[in-house]
Amino acid sequence: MTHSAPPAVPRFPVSVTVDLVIFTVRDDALHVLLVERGKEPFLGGSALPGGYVRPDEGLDEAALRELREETGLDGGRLHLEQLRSYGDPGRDPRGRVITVAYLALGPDLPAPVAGTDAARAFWAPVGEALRADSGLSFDHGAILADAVERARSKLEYTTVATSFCREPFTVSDLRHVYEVIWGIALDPSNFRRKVTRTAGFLEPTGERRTSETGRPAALYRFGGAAVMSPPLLRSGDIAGRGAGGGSGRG
Amino acid sequence: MTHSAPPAVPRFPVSVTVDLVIFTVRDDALHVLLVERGKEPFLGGSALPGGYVRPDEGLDEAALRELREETGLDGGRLHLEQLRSYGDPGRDPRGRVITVAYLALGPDLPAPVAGTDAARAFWAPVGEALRADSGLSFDHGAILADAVERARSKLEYTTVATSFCREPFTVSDLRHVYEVIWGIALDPSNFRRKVTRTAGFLEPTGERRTSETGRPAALYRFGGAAVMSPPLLRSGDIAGRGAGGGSGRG
DNA sequence: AGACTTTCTAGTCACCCTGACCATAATGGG
DNA sequence: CCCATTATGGTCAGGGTGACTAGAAAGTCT
Repeated sequence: MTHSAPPAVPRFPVSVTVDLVIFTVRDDALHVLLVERGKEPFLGGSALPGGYVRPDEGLDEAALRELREETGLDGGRLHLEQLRSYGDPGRDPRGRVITVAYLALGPDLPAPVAGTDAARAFWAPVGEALRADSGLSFDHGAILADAVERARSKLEYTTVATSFCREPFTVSDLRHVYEVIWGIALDPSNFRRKVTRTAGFLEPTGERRTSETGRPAALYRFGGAAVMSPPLLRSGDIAGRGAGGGSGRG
Repeated sequence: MTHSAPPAVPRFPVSVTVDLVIFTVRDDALHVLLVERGKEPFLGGSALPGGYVRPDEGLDEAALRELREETGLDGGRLHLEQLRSYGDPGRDPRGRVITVAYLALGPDLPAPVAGTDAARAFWAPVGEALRADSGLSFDHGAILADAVERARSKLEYTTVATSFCREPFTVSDLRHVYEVIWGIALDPSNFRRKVTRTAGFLEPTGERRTSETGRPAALYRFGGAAVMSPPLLRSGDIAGRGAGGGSGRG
Protein backbone atom coordinates (compact mmCIF):
# COMPACT_ATOMS: atom_id res chain seq x y z
CA MET A 1 0.00 0.00 0.00
CA THR A 2 3.01 2.27 0.22
CA HIS A 3 3.00 2.83 -3.52
CA SER A 4 0.21 2.43 -6.02
CA ALA A 5 2.40 1.04 -8.76
CA PRO A 6 1.13 -1.98 -10.67
CA PRO A 7 2.58 -5.34 -9.80
CA ALA A 8 6.14 -5.61 -10.94
CA VAL A 9 5.72 -9.10 -12.39
CA PRO A 10 2.88 -9.14 -14.82
CA ARG A 11 4.30 -12.09 -16.67
CA PHE A 12 5.77 -15.30 -15.29
CA PRO A 13 6.23 -18.86 -16.51
CA VAL A 14 2.82 -20.34 -17.00
CA SER A 15 1.33 -22.99 -19.25
CA VAL A 16 -2.22 -23.42 -20.48
CA THR A 17 -3.82 -26.79 -21.08
CA VAL A 18 -7.26 -28.09 -21.92
CA ASP A 19 -8.70 -31.09 -20.11
CA LEU A 20 -11.68 -33.02 -21.34
CA VAL A 21 -14.44 -34.66 -19.37
CA ILE A 22 -15.98 -36.96 -21.96
CA PHE A 23 -19.18 -38.61 -20.80
CA THR A 24 -21.10 -41.45 -22.31
CA VAL A 25 -23.78 -43.82 -21.09
CA ARG A 26 -22.83 -47.47 -21.26
CA ASP A 27 -25.06 -50.19 -19.94
CA ASP A 28 -26.57 -48.72 -16.83
CA ALA A 29 -23.95 -46.22 -15.72
CA LEU A 30 -22.44 -42.93 -16.69
CA HIS A 31 -18.88 -43.41 -17.90
CA VAL A 32 -15.99 -41.02 -18.29
CA LEU A 33 -13.00 -41.41 -20.58
CA LEU A 34 -9.76 -41.62 -18.65
CA VAL A 35 -6.17 -42.12 -19.70
CA GLU A 36 -3.38 -43.91 -17.96
CA ARG A 37 -0.58 -41.43 -17.79
CA GLY A 38 2.49 -42.43 -19.75
CA LYS A 39 4.94 -40.02 -18.15
CA GLU A 40 5.65 -38.07 -15.02
CA PRO A 41 4.12 -36.66 -13.01
CA PHE A 42 1.60 -39.24 -11.84
CA LEU A 43 3.10 -41.86 -14.15
CA GLY A 44 0.72 -44.80 -14.29
CA GLY A 45 -2.07 -42.87 -12.63
CA SER A 46 -5.47 -42.11 -14.12
CA ALA A 47 -6.27 -38.69 -15.46
CA LEU A 48 -8.59 -36.82 -17.75
CA PRO A 49 -7.43 -36.61 -21.34
CA GLY A 50 -5.97 -33.27 -22.28
CA GLY A 51 -2.94 -31.45 -23.48
CA TYR A 52 -1.24 -28.19 -24.04
CA VAL A 53 -2.88 -25.43 -25.99
CA ARG A 54 -0.78 -24.67 -29.04
CA PRO A 55 0.46 -21.20 -29.86
CA ASP A 56 -1.79 -20.77 -32.86
CA GLU A 57 -5.08 -22.22 -31.69
CA GLY A 58 -7.97 -21.01 -29.58
CA LEU A 59 -9.29 -22.79 -26.52
CA ASP A 60 -12.34 -24.33 -28.17
CA GLU A 61 -10.15 -25.32 -31.07
CA ALA A 62 -7.69 -27.06 -28.77
CA ALA A 63 -10.51 -28.89 -27.01
CA LEU A 64 -11.92 -30.04 -30.32
CA ARG A 65 -8.50 -31.28 -31.42
CA GLU A 66 -7.96 -33.21 -28.20
CA LEU A 67 -11.41 -34.69 -28.51
CA ARG A 68 -10.67 -35.87 -32.00
CA GLU A 69 -7.36 -37.31 -30.94
CA GLU A 70 -8.84 -39.22 -28.04
CA THR A 71 -12.05 -40.51 -29.52
CA GLY A 72 -11.55 -40.27 -33.24
CA LEU A 73 -14.77 -38.32 -33.46
CA ASP A 74 -15.15 -34.96 -35.05
CA GLY A 75 -17.56 -32.89 -33.05
CA GLY A 76 -20.50 -33.53 -35.31
CA ARG A 77 -23.50 -34.74 -33.34
CA LEU A 78 -21.60 -34.38 -30.13
CA HIS A 79 -21.97 -31.81 -27.44
CA LEU A 80 -18.90 -29.84 -26.39
CA GLU A 81 -18.95 -26.92 -23.99
CA GLN A 82 -16.51 -25.14 -21.78
CA LEU A 83 -16.89 -26.18 -18.17
CA ARG A 84 -14.61 -24.00 -16.09
CA SER A 85 -10.98 -23.07 -15.60
CA TYR A 86 -8.77 -24.29 -12.80
CA GLY A 87 -5.58 -22.54 -11.87
CA ASP A 88 -4.67 -22.98 -8.24
CA PRO A 89 -0.94 -22.69 -7.74
CA GLY A 90 0.39 -26.12 -6.94
CA ARG A 91 -2.27 -28.04 -8.85
CA ASP A 92 0.51 -29.23 -11.14
CA PRO A 93 3.91 -30.13 -9.68
CA ARG A 94 5.65 -29.11 -12.90
CA GLY A 95 4.85 -25.46 -12.32
CA ARG A 96 2.08 -23.01 -12.86
CA VAL A 97 -0.43 -24.61 -15.18
CA ILE A 98 -3.87 -23.18 -15.85
CA THR A 99 -6.28 -25.65 -17.37
CA VAL A 100 -9.52 -24.97 -19.18
CA ALA A 101 -11.85 -27.90 -18.64
CA TYR A 102 -14.39 -28.90 -21.27
CA LEU A 103 -17.42 -31.11 -21.01
CA ALA A 104 -18.21 -33.46 -23.89
CA LEU A 105 -21.28 -35.66 -24.19
CA GLY A 106 -21.58 -38.39 -26.76
CA PRO A 107 -23.32 -41.65 -27.58
CA ASP A 108 -21.72 -44.91 -26.61
CA LEU A 109 -18.45 -44.23 -28.32
CA PRO A 110 -16.14 -46.63 -30.13
CA ALA A 111 -13.24 -48.17 -28.33
CA PRO A 112 -10.93 -45.35 -27.27
CA VAL A 113 -7.93 -44.64 -29.39
CA ALA A 114 -4.54 -44.63 -27.76
CA GLY A 115 -3.64 -41.05 -26.95
CA THR A 116 -0.82 -39.21 -28.59
CA ASP A 117 1.18 -39.67 -25.42
CA ALA A 118 1.00 -43.40 -26.02
CA ALA A 119 -1.17 -43.62 -22.93
CA ARG A 120 -3.88 -46.20 -22.59
CA ALA A 121 -7.41 -44.78 -22.75
CA PHE A 122 -10.42 -46.48 -21.19
CA TRP A 123 -13.98 -45.92 -20.03
CA ALA A 124 -14.53 -45.77 -16.29
CA PRO A 125 -17.82 -45.53 -14.41
CA VAL A 126 -17.92 -42.09 -12.85
CA GLY A 127 -18.88 -43.62 -9.57
CA GLU A 128 -15.61 -45.48 -9.40
CA ALA A 129 -13.61 -42.59 -10.77
CA LEU A 130 -14.97 -40.31 -8.07
CA ARG A 131 -14.82 -42.78 -5.24
CA ALA A 132 -11.25 -43.63 -6.04
CA ASP A 133 -10.12 -40.17 -5.12
CA SER A 134 -6.81 -41.89 -4.90
CA GLY A 135 -7.04 -42.55 -8.59
CA LEU A 136 -7.32 -39.28 -10.38
CA SER A 137 -4.21 -37.22 -10.85
CA PHE A 138 -3.85 -33.47 -10.38
CA ASP A 139 -7.17 -31.90 -9.37
CA HIS A 140 -9.04 -33.98 -11.89
CA GLY A 141 -11.27 -35.43 -9.20
CA ALA A 142 -12.68 -32.00 -8.49
CA ILE A 143 -13.04 -31.26 -12.19
CA LEU A 144 -14.92 -34.50 -12.71
CA ALA A 145 -17.22 -33.73 -9.81
CA ASP A 146 -18.02 -30.32 -11.27
CA ALA A 147 -18.68 -31.92 -14.64
CA VAL A 148 -21.13 -34.41 -13.19
CA GLU A 149 -22.91 -31.59 -11.46
CA ARG A 150 -23.09 -29.59 -14.68
CA ALA A 151 -24.36 -32.55 -16.68
CA ARG A 152 -27.07 -33.33 -14.15
CA SER A 153 -28.39 -29.82 -14.05
CA LYS A 154 -28.24 -29.29 -17.80
CA LEU A 155 -30.40 -32.34 -18.33
CA GLU A 156 -33.13 -30.61 -16.41
CA TYR A 157 -33.70 -27.66 -18.64
CA THR A 158 -31.93 -28.38 -21.93
CA THR A 159 -32.09 -31.08 -24.58
CA VAL A 160 -28.46 -32.20 -24.32
CA ALA A 161 -29.56 -35.64 -23.23
CA THR A 162 -30.04 -36.41 -26.91
CA SER A 163 -26.28 -36.10 -27.34
CA PHE A 164 -25.96 -39.40 -25.51
CA CYS A 165 -28.18 -41.19 -28.03
CA ARG A 166 -27.12 -42.37 -31.43
CA GLU A 167 -29.74 -41.45 -34.01
CA PRO A 168 -32.29 -42.62 -34.56
CA PHE A 169 -33.31 -43.37 -31.00
CA THR A 170 -36.43 -44.29 -29.09
CA VAL A 171 -38.10 -42.45 -26.26
CA SER A 172 -36.95 -45.24 -23.99
CA ASP A 173 -33.35 -44.75 -25.06
CA LEU A 174 -33.66 -41.13 -24.07
CA ARG A 175 -35.40 -41.90 -20.83
CA HIS A 176 -32.67 -44.35 -19.97
CA VAL A 177 -30.11 -41.53 -20.19
CA TYR A 178 -32.03 -39.49 -17.65
CA GLU A 179 -32.52 -42.42 -15.34
CA VAL A 180 -28.86 -43.34 -15.37
CA ILE A 181 -27.52 -39.84 -14.84
CA TRP A 182 -30.07 -38.82 -12.26
CA GLY A 183 -30.21 -42.17 -10.60
CA ILE A 184 -33.98 -42.22 -10.39
CA ALA A 185 -36.79 -44.02 -12.18
CA LEU A 186 -39.05 -41.99 -14.42
CA ASP A 187 -42.60 -42.84 -15.35
CA PRO A 188 -42.48 -43.97 -18.99
CA SER A 189 -45.84 -42.51 -19.89
CA ASN A 190 -45.31 -39.11 -18.32
CA PHE A 191 -41.81 -38.90 -19.73
CA ARG A 192 -43.10 -39.56 -23.21
CA ARG A 193 -45.81 -36.94 -22.87
CA LYS A 194 -43.29 -34.36 -21.73
CA VAL A 195 -40.64 -34.86 -24.40
CA THR A 196 -43.01 -35.32 -27.30
CA ARG A 197 -44.95 -32.18 -26.44
CA THR A 198 -41.83 -30.06 -26.04
CA ALA A 199 -41.58 -28.32 -29.40
CA GLY A 200 -38.40 -29.09 -31.28
CA PHE A 201 -37.18 -31.78 -28.93
CA LEU A 202 -38.03 -34.90 -30.91
CA GLU A 203 -38.59 -35.29 -34.62
CA PRO A 204 -40.38 -38.50 -35.66
CA THR A 205 -38.73 -40.54 -38.38
CA GLY A 206 -41.82 -42.62 -39.03
CA GLU A 207 -39.89 -45.83 -38.52
CA ARG A 208 -39.95 -48.21 -35.61
CA ARG A 209 -37.41 -50.47 -34.02
CA THR A 210 -38.35 -53.89 -32.76
CA SER A 211 -36.36 -54.74 -29.70
CA GLU A 212 -35.75 -58.22 -28.34
CA THR A 213 -38.99 -58.10 -26.45
CA GLY A 214 -42.04 -55.90 -26.17
CA ARG A 215 -43.90 -53.67 -28.54
CA PRO A 216 -41.75 -51.96 -31.18
CA ALA A 217 -40.87 -48.36 -30.38
CA ALA A 218 -41.10 -45.38 -32.67
CA LEU A 219 -37.80 -43.87 -33.74
CA TYR A 220 -36.95 -40.21 -33.42
CA ARG A 221 -34.27 -37.76 -34.37
CA PHE A 222 -33.18 -34.70 -32.41
CA GLY A 223 -35.39 -31.76 -33.24
CA GLY A 224 -32.91 -28.91 -32.83
CA ALA A 225 -34.37 -27.09 -29.83
CA ALA A 226 -31.80 -26.13 -27.22
CA VAL A 227 -33.84 -25.44 -24.13
CA MET A 228 -36.79 -27.16 -22.54
CA SER A 229 -39.09 -25.02 -20.50
CA PRO A 230 -40.50 -25.64 -18.08
CA PRO A 231 -37.85 -28.08 -16.86
CA LEU A 232 -38.41 -31.77 -17.08
CA LEU A 233 -38.97 -32.19 -13.36
CA ARG A 234 -41.10 -30.04 -11.16
CA SER A 235 -39.06 -30.87 -8.11
CA GLY A 236 -35.96 -29.25 -9.49
CA ASP A 237 -33.07 -30.09 -7.23
CA ILE A 238 -31.53 -33.19 -8.74
CA ALA A 239 -28.04 -32.53 -7.48
CA GLY A 240 -26.47 -34.86 -5.00
CA ARG A 241 -28.23 -37.98 -6.05
CA GLY A 242 -26.31 -41.17 -6.68
CA ALA A 243 -25.58 -41.54 -10.36
CA GLY A 244 -23.34 -44.20 -11.74
CA GLY A 245 -23.00 -45.79 -8.37
CA GLY A 246 -21.02 -42.94 -6.87
CA SER A 247 -21.50 -42.00 -3.26
CA GLY A 248 -21.33 -38.38 -4.21
CA ARG A 249 -18.70 -35.86 -3.31
CA GLY A 250 -17.81 -34.35 -0.02
CA MET B 1 -0.44 -38.21 -39.01
CA THR B 2 2.88 -39.47 -40.26
CA HIS B 3 4.22 -39.78 -36.73
CA SER B 4 2.41 -39.99 -33.43
CA ALA B 5 4.90 -37.89 -31.46
CA PRO B 6 3.51 -35.26 -29.08
CA PRO B 7 3.70 -31.64 -30.13
CA ALA B 8 7.23 -30.33 -29.92
CA VAL B 9 6.24 -27.05 -28.28
CA PRO B 10 4.25 -27.71 -25.16
CA ARG B 11 5.20 -24.40 -23.58
CA PHE B 12 5.30 -20.95 -25.13
CA PRO B 13 5.03 -17.37 -23.91
CA VAL B 14 1.55 -16.88 -22.49
CA SER B 15 0.01 -14.68 -19.83
CA VAL B 16 -3.08 -15.22 -17.72
CA THR B 17 -5.38 -12.45 -16.59
CA VAL B 18 -8.71 -12.16 -14.85
CA ASP B 19 -11.35 -9.76 -16.11
CA LEU B 20 -14.35 -8.72 -14.08
CA VAL B 21 -17.87 -8.02 -15.21
CA ILE B 22 -19.30 -6.18 -12.23
CA PHE B 23 -23.00 -5.55 -12.48
CA THR B 24 -25.21 -3.33 -10.41
CA VAL B 25 -28.67 -1.87 -10.81
CA ARG B 26 -28.78 1.92 -10.74
CA ASP B 27 -31.95 3.86 -11.34
CA ASP B 28 -33.73 1.91 -14.05
CA ALA B 29 -30.88 0.21 -15.86
CA LEU B 30 -28.30 -2.48 -15.43
CA HIS B 31 -24.85 -0.94 -15.15
CA VAL B 32 -21.40 -2.40 -15.60
CA LEU B 33 -18.16 -1.11 -14.14
CA LEU B 34 -15.71 -0.04 -16.82
CA VAL B 35 -12.27 1.50 -16.70
CA GLU B 36 -10.66 3.95 -19.01
CA ARG B 37 -7.40 2.38 -20.00
CA GLY B 38 -4.34 4.30 -18.84
CA LYS B 39 -1.83 2.62 -21.13
CA GLU B 40 -1.39 0.87 -24.41
CA PRO B 41 -2.92 -1.00 -26.01
CA PHE B 42 -6.30 0.70 -26.40
CA LEU B 43 -5.07 3.71 -24.42
CA GLY B 44 -8.06 5.86 -23.58
CA GLY B 45 -10.52 3.17 -24.56
CA SER B 46 -13.05 1.51 -22.27
CA ALA B 47 -12.48 -1.96 -20.93
CA LEU B 48 -13.51 -4.33 -18.19
CA PRO B 49 -11.46 -4.07 -15.01
CA GLY B 50 -8.92 -6.81 -14.62
CA GLY B 51 -5.29 -7.65 -14.32
CA TYR B 52 -2.62 -10.26 -14.34
CA VAL B 53 -2.86 -13.29 -12.15
CA ARG B 54 0.09 -13.29 -9.77
CA PRO B 55 2.44 -16.22 -9.43
CA ASP B 56 1.26 -17.18 -5.98
CA GLU B 57 -2.50 -16.77 -6.20
CA GLY B 58 -5.37 -18.83 -7.55
CA LEU B 59 -7.88 -17.64 -10.10
CA ASP B 60 -10.71 -16.99 -7.67
CA GLU B 61 -8.24 -15.31 -5.39
CA ALA B 62 -7.05 -13.02 -8.17
CA ALA B 63 -10.63 -12.12 -9.08
CA LEU B 64 -11.42 -11.31 -5.47
CA ARG B 65 -8.34 -9.12 -5.23
CA GLU B 66 -9.21 -7.23 -8.39
CA LEU B 67 -12.75 -6.80 -7.17
CA ARG B 68 -11.50 -5.32 -3.94
CA GLU B 69 -9.12 -3.03 -5.75
CA GLU B 70 -11.79 -1.74 -8.10
CA THR B 71 -14.76 -1.38 -5.80
CA GLY B 72 -13.29 -1.31 -2.34
CA LEU B 73 -15.64 -4.13 -1.40
CA ASP B 74 -14.63 -7.37 0.12
CA GLY B 75 -16.76 -10.12 -1.28
CA GLY B 76 -19.08 -10.27 1.69
CA ARG B 77 -22.70 -10.05 0.59
CA LEU B 78 -21.68 -9.97 -3.01
CA HIS B 79 -21.96 -12.63 -5.63
CA LEU B 80 -18.83 -13.67 -7.50
CA GLU B 81 -18.64 -16.56 -9.92
CA GLN B 82 -16.45 -17.63 -12.75
CA LEU B 83 -18.01 -16.88 -16.10
CA ARG B 84 -15.80 -18.38 -18.77
CA SER B 85 -12.31 -18.25 -20.21
CA TYR B 86 -11.34 -16.55 -23.43
CA GLY B 87 -8.13 -17.35 -25.22
CA ASP B 88 -8.34 -16.80 -28.93
CA PRO B 89 -4.95 -16.03 -30.38
CA GLY B 90 -4.90 -12.40 -31.35
CA ARG B 91 -7.41 -11.25 -28.77
CA ASP B 92 -4.61 -9.24 -27.20
CA PRO B 93 -2.12 -7.44 -29.45
CA ARG B 94 0.60 -7.82 -26.82
CA GLY B 95 0.78 -11.54 -27.33
CA ARG B 96 -0.93 -14.68 -26.20
CA VAL B 97 -3.13 -13.78 -23.25
CA ILE B 98 -5.73 -16.10 -21.79
CA THR B 99 -8.27 -14.37 -19.59
CA VAL B 100 -10.59 -15.89 -17.06
CA ALA B 101 -13.73 -13.76 -16.85
CA TYR B 102 -15.68 -13.45 -13.62
CA LEU B 103 -19.20 -12.22 -13.02
CA ALA B 104 -19.85 -10.10 -9.95
CA LEU B 105 -23.25 -8.86 -8.78
CA GLY B 106 -23.65 -6.23 -6.12
CA PRO B 107 -25.99 -3.59 -4.75
CA ASP B 108 -25.69 -0.04 -5.95
CA LEU B 109 -22.03 0.31 -5.16
CA PRO B 110 -20.11 3.32 -3.92
CA ALA B 111 -18.33 5.57 -6.35
CA PRO B 112 -15.68 3.50 -8.07
CA VAL B 113 -12.16 3.77 -6.79
CA ALA B 114 -9.46 4.68 -9.22
CA GLY B 115 -7.80 1.51 -10.37
CA THR B 116 -4.26 0.60 -9.58
CA ASP B 117 -3.35 1.46 -13.12
CA ALA B 118 -4.41 5.02 -12.34
CA ALA B 119 -7.25 4.49 -14.79
CA ARG B 120 -10.60 6.16 -14.34
CA ALA B 121 -13.40 3.80 -13.34
CA PHE B 122 -17.09 4.50 -14.01
CA TRP B 123 -20.49 2.91 -14.23
CA ALA B 124 -21.92 2.49 -17.71
CA PRO B 125 -25.37 1.25 -18.69
CA VAL B 126 -24.86 -2.12 -20.33
CA GLY B 127 -27.03 -1.03 -23.20
CA GLU B 128 -24.59 1.67 -24.09
CA ALA B 129 -21.57 -0.49 -23.42
CA LEU B 130 -22.87 -3.15 -25.75
CA ARG B 131 -24.18 -0.83 -28.42
CA ALA B 132 -20.94 1.08 -28.55
CA ASP B 133 -19.08 -1.91 -29.87
CA SER B 134 -16.59 0.72 -30.81
CA GLY B 135 -16.05 1.34 -27.13
CA LEU B 136 -14.90 -1.86 -25.51
CA SER B 137 -11.31 -2.93 -25.95
CA PHE B 138 -10.05 -6.43 -26.67
CA ASP B 139 -12.94 -8.93 -26.86
CA HIS B 140 -14.60 -7.38 -23.85
CA GLY B 141 -17.76 -6.72 -25.83
CA ALA B 142 -18.27 -10.45 -26.30
CA ILE B 143 -17.43 -11.12 -22.66
CA LEU B 144 -19.97 -8.54 -21.55
CA ALA B 145 -22.62 -10.04 -23.79
CA ASP B 146 -21.99 -13.48 -22.31
CA ALA B 147 -22.19 -12.01 -18.83
CA VAL B 148 -25.56 -10.39 -19.52
CA GLU B 149 -26.82 -13.67 -20.84
CA ARG B 150 -25.60 -15.52 -17.77
CA ALA B 151 -27.12 -12.97 -15.40
CA ARG B 152 -30.49 -13.09 -17.12
CA SER B 153 -30.73 -16.84 -17.02
CA LYS B 154 -29.49 -17.16 -13.46
CA LEU B 155 -32.22 -14.83 -12.28
CA GLU B 156 -34.75 -17.34 -13.52
CA TYR B 157 -33.86 -20.25 -11.34
CA THR B 158 -31.60 -18.95 -8.57
CA THR B 159 -31.84 -16.31 -5.87
CA VAL B 160 -28.87 -14.22 -6.99
CA ALA B 161 -31.15 -11.26 -7.62
CA THR B 162 -30.88 -10.54 -3.92
CA SER B 163 -27.21 -9.76 -4.46
CA PHE B 164 -28.31 -6.57 -6.17
CA CYS B 165 -30.23 -5.40 -3.10
CA ARG B 166 -28.72 -3.88 -0.02
CA GLU B 167 -30.24 -5.42 3.08
CA PRO B 168 -32.80 -5.01 4.31
CA PHE B 169 -34.85 -4.68 1.16
CA THR B 170 -38.48 -4.76 0.14
CA VAL B 171 -40.21 -7.08 -2.26
CA SER B 172 -40.53 -4.14 -4.63
CA ASP B 173 -36.78 -3.56 -4.52
CA LEU B 174 -36.28 -7.15 -5.54
CA ARG B 175 -38.93 -7.00 -8.22
CA HIS B 176 -37.31 -3.91 -9.63
CA VAL B 177 -34.11 -5.88 -10.18
CA TYR B 178 -35.93 -8.47 -12.25
CA GLU B 179 -37.81 -5.86 -14.23
CA VAL B 180 -34.67 -3.96 -15.08
CA ILE B 181 -32.56 -6.93 -16.06
CA TRP B 182 -35.28 -8.74 -17.96
CA GLY B 183 -36.78 -5.61 -19.40
CA ILE B 184 -40.33 -6.66 -18.65
CA ALA B 185 -42.98 -5.64 -16.15
CA LEU B 186 -43.94 -8.17 -13.51
CA ASP B 187 -47.23 -8.33 -11.69
CA PRO B 188 -46.53 -7.11 -8.14
CA SER B 189 -49.02 -9.43 -6.53
CA ASN B 190 -47.94 -12.57 -8.31
CA PHE B 191 -44.29 -11.76 -7.83
CA ARG B 192 -44.80 -11.38 -4.10
CA ARG B 193 -46.64 -14.66 -3.89
CA LYS B 194 -43.85 -16.44 -5.70
CA VAL B 195 -40.88 -15.12 -3.76
CA THR B 196 -42.49 -15.28 -0.35
CA ARG B 197 -43.61 -18.85 -0.83
CA THR B 198 -40.23 -20.02 -2.07
CA ALA B 199 -38.66 -21.50 1.03
CA GLY B 200 -35.45 -19.80 2.08
CA PHE B 201 -35.67 -16.96 -0.38
CA LEU B 202 -36.84 -14.14 1.89
CA GLU B 203 -36.54 -13.81 5.64
CA PRO B 204 -38.83 -11.22 7.21
CA THR B 205 -37.20 -8.75 9.54
CA GLY B 206 -40.50 -7.60 11.04
CA GLU B 207 -39.72 -4.00 10.21
CA ARG B 208 -41.19 -1.83 7.51
CA ARG B 209 -39.90 1.01 5.43
CA THR B 210 -42.07 3.97 4.58
CA SER B 211 -41.19 5.27 1.19
CA GLU B 212 -41.93 8.74 -0.15
CA THR B 213 -45.40 7.65 -1.14
CA GLY B 214 -47.66 4.69 -0.77
CA ARG B 215 -48.17 2.07 1.87
CA PRO B 216 -45.05 1.11 3.84
CA ALA B 217 -43.42 -2.08 2.69
CA ALA B 218 -42.21 -4.95 4.81
CA LEU B 219 -38.46 -5.43 4.95
CA TYR B 220 -36.70 -8.69 4.28
CA ARG B 221 -33.31 -10.24 4.41
CA PHE B 222 -31.91 -12.91 2.13
CA GLY B 223 -32.93 -16.34 3.34
CA GLY B 224 -29.93 -18.36 2.22
CA ALA B 225 -31.52 -20.60 -0.39
CA ALA B 226 -29.52 -20.87 -3.59
CA VAL B 227 -31.98 -22.21 -6.10
CA MET B 228 -35.59 -21.46 -6.83
CA SER B 229 -37.63 -24.24 -8.31
CA PRO B 230 -39.72 -24.13 -10.28
CA PRO B 231 -38.27 -21.09 -12.03
CA LEU B 232 -39.78 -17.69 -11.53
CA LEU B 233 -41.35 -17.57 -14.96
CA ARG B 234 -43.28 -20.27 -16.67
CA SER B 235 -42.37 -18.99 -20.09
CA GLY B 236 -38.70 -19.65 -19.60
CA ASP B 237 -36.81 -18.11 -22.43
CA ILE B 238 -35.90 -14.65 -21.24
CA ALA B 239 -32.80 -14.32 -23.37
CA GLY B 240 -32.59 -11.76 -26.09
CA ARG B 241 -34.76 -9.09 -24.54
CA GLY B 242 -33.62 -5.51 -24.27
CA ALA B 243 -32.32 -4.98 -20.76
CA GLY B 244 -30.57 -1.95 -19.44
CA GLY B 245 -30.55 -0.38 -22.82
CA GLY B 246 -32.56 2.50 -21.55
CA SER B 247 -35.07 1.93 -24.31
CA GLY B 248 -37.65 1.45 -21.64
CA ARG B 249 -39.47 -1.58 -20.47
CA GLY B 250 -42.59 -2.71 -22.05
C1' DA C 1 -52.77 -71.33 -31.41
C1' DG C 2 -53.39 -69.45 -27.17
C1' DA C 3 -51.72 -67.71 -22.86
C1' DC C 4 -48.15 -65.02 -20.88
C1' DT C 5 -44.56 -61.56 -20.57
C1' DT C 6 -42.69 -57.37 -21.86
C1' DT C 7 -42.56 -52.89 -23.53
C1' DC C 8 -44.73 -49.05 -25.84
C1' DT C 9 -48.45 -45.76 -26.02
C1' DA C 10 -52.75 -43.50 -24.90
C1' DG C 11 -55.76 -42.00 -21.83
C1' DT C 12 -57.91 -40.21 -17.03
C1' DC C 13 -57.98 -37.44 -12.92
C1' DA C 14 -56.89 -34.76 -8.92
C1' DC C 15 -53.76 -31.34 -7.55
C1' DC C 16 -50.80 -27.35 -7.67
C1' DC C 17 -48.96 -23.44 -9.77
C1' DT C 18 -49.42 -19.75 -12.74
C1' DG C 19 -51.12 -15.51 -14.84
C1' DA C 20 -54.86 -12.24 -14.97
C1' DC C 21 -57.55 -9.67 -12.32
C1' DC C 22 -60.08 -7.42 -8.44
C1' DA C 23 -60.07 -5.62 -3.80
C1' DT C 24 -58.38 -3.66 0.33
C1' DA C 25 -54.79 -1.53 3.46
C1' DA C 26 -51.78 2.15 4.58
C1' DT C 27 -49.28 6.11 3.83
C1' DG C 28 -48.47 11.22 2.03
C1' DG C 29 -50.20 15.27 -0.43
C1' DG C 30 -53.34 18.79 -2.13
C1' DC D 1 -61.23 14.68 3.28
C1' DC D 2 -60.53 12.95 -1.07
C1' DC D 3 -56.91 11.35 -4.04
C1' DA D 4 -52.76 9.31 -5.74
C1' DT D 5 -49.68 5.70 -4.90
C1' DT D 6 -47.82 1.61 -3.39
C1' DA D 7 -48.29 -2.74 -0.70
C1' DT D 8 -50.65 -6.80 0.11
C1' DG D 9 -54.29 -10.21 -0.05
C1' DG D 10 -57.75 -12.89 -2.48
C1' DT D 11 -60.33 -15.08 -6.43
C1' DC D 12 -60.67 -17.77 -10.56
C1' DA D 13 -59.87 -20.24 -14.85
C1' DG D 14 -56.40 -22.81 -17.38
C1' DG D 15 -52.35 -25.65 -18.01
C1' DG D 16 -48.90 -28.82 -16.64
C1' DT D 17 -47.57 -32.56 -13.57
C1' DG D 18 -47.51 -36.90 -11.11
C1' DA D 19 -50.01 -41.12 -10.14
C1' DC D 20 -52.48 -44.38 -12.21
C1' DT D 21 -55.24 -47.43 -15.44
C1' DA D 22 -55.70 -49.54 -19.80
C1' DG D 23 -54.98 -51.02 -24.34
C1' DA D 24 -51.61 -52.14 -28.35
C1' DA D 25 -47.97 -54.80 -30.36
C1' DA D 26 -44.31 -57.63 -30.39
C1' DG D 27 -41.77 -62.27 -28.71
C1' DT D 28 -41.89 -66.66 -25.98
C1' DC D 29 -43.43 -70.83 -23.95
C1' DT D 30 -46.26 -74.87 -23.89
